[in-house]
Amino acid sequence: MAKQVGPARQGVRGSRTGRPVMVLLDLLGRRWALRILWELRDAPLTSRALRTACDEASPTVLQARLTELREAGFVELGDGGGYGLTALGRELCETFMPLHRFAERWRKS
Amino acid sequence: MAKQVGPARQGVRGSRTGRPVMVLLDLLGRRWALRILWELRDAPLTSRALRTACDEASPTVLQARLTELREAGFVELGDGGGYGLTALGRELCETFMPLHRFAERWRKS
DNA sequence: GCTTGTTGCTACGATAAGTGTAGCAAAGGA
DNA sequence: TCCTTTGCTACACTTATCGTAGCAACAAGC
Repeated sequence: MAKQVGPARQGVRGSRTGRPVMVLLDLLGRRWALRILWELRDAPLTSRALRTACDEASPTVLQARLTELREAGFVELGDGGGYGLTALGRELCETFMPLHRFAERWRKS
Repeated sequence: MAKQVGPARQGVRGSRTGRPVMVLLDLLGRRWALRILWELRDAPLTSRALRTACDEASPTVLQARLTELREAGFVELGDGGGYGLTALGRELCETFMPLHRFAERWRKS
C-alpha cells in the first residue's frame, strides 16, 4: 500500500464557484503541475529524478505541487520511494495526452 | 480579418529544452491560461465579459495571458472587438475537453 | 457640440508564488 | 564506519499575480 495523505481541499485559489472543472483547471494551472504529470506518464520517478526531468525546477515548488497532486489523488509516493501516478492520475494523464500530438503540429504554424 | 500580433516566442519560462510539448505545458501552466481557453470554448467574449467569467480575475494577468495566447495563435481579437478562439485554439480546446467529464468523476472520489 | 457607456488596455503598490542554494534526518550499501 | 541516495525543508531573493483605479478610443443618444 502506498503512503496516504489527506483529502483534496476544494476551495482553492481562484475557483470560487467550486465547480469541479474550475478546481481542476486551477490545480493544473499552477507552475510545474502539468509537467509533473507529464514526466510521470510512463514510469515512477524519485524526487531527484523528477527534479532533473523538470529542468532542475526548484524543489520547493515541486514538493508543493507533489503534495497538492497527492491530495488530489493523482500522484502517490510508493513504499520503496519514488513518485508515480495513481490509477486516477494515469486516467487524467491520458486525458490530455493528445496534447503531445497537438504541440507538434502547433510548432509548424 | 482579425487583428494580428507577433509570432510565438519559443524560449519561454522553464522550458529550456524548447520541445513543443514543454513549451505548451509551460504556456498552459500559467494562471488563468487554461481557464481563458475554457471560457472562450463556445463563443467569443469581450475583455470585460471574460473577466467576469474568470471570477473577476485581475485584468493585469488576463491581459498578459491574452497576449501570450494570441502570440501562440490560440486566441484572436475580432475586428468588432471581443476575444475568440482561432481554429488552432478551438482544436487545442477540444484536446482537453474530456477534462470536464473527468473532473466530474474526480469529485466523487 | 456634449454627455453616457462601452471597448481594450495600463499603472502601481501590496501580496502571494516561485527560484536557487544549501542543507537536514533517515535509510541502505560497501 | 563512511559514502550515497532518499524525501523534504529553510531562507533570502526575484518574479508573478492581485486589486483598485483609471486612461484613450469609439459609438449612440441627445
